[in-house]
Amino acid sequence: MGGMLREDLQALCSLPAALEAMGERWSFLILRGSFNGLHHFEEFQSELGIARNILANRLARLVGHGILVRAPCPDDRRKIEYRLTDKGYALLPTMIALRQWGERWETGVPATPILVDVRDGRPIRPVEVLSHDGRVLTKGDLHWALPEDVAREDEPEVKAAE
Amino acid sequence: MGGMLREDLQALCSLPAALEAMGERWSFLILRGSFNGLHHFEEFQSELGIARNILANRLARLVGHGILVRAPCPDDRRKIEYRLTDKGYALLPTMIALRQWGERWETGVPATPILVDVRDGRPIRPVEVLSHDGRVLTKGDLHWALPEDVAREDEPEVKAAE
DNA sequence: CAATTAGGTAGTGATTCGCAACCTAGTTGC
DNA sequence: GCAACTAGGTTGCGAATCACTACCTAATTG
Repeated sequence: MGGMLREDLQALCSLPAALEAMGERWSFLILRGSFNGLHHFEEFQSELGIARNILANRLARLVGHGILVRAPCPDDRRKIEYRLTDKGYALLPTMIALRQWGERWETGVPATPILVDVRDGRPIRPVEVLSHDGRVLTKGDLHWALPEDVAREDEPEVKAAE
Repeated sequence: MGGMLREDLQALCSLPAALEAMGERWSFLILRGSFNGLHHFEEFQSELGIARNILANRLARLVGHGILVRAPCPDDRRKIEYRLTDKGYALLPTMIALRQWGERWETGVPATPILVDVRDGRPIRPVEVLSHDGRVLTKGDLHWALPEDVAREDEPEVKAAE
């Protein structure tokens, strides 16, 4: 692979855009809190031990990016509920992948509460990069291609995941 | 789900450990550079436009965490090569997942150089959380369990991905 | 109507960031 | 073999961000 695509890679990769939304220090931990059922300012604050102004700033930023929605509780109008949007839920694979990486390479052991499939109680699979037909792809199996060079799905094989 | 596991979740989740290694501002972009074939200080610097002292700090930190290795080039001993370790390569699913999320929810359109399987030239599948037998799991399908409650793999079903 | 609670804002010092300049070892030109 | 150049940093400085504490306001409870 030559350096021909270098600038296109730089310009058009969506990783910087993703990092603009999620790249700040507490963002992923707040997201984890949301996935774990935290909804209120004080819950996040006491759970994460984050400074209040930073928490307020992060929550506002996550709301601004459409990852959380901010809604006053109808029963107690002092309370504000922060809930994940679809866009926020869509970060689940990223978060699980990062968590699994930390398990494998940083803490070294599987974390004690194990994330399992609720349907059969068995641990989830490691998050991996898969080809269209489900083969596991590693770094050498990947390639950058321009749209016109991409093989179209002429044969109706397995199309994405349903 | 009660708040019973709350503290265990907090204490034992490996996400904070992962973020300690990768949570800083430029870390993911440096990683992307490494995956895209950058190896030298000046390459990263001119490609990412990062400040030199910050780049030096990030590279040293990534090396310290075992994500990159630092090795002097044998042919030109001014040059230092930064290469991904296995631990660094293992971040591929996380990075792809984050990039795909950015494509779907931030930039809105698929990035122009498309990441494809080199074997058949077809785009890769979206990174997803899968059950042990390959079903796609969303947020409601997941559950925290203690090790003793986790279903063992007594029946030899599909075990991980081959 | 006083006390409490939820969700913030304001002020202050310590870190970190980005930018530019400088430095050092190794390499190349001649 | 000495000047010029290059790779990979380090240093200093101002700006932005961080964590910590105190304070504030609206709603709720006693």
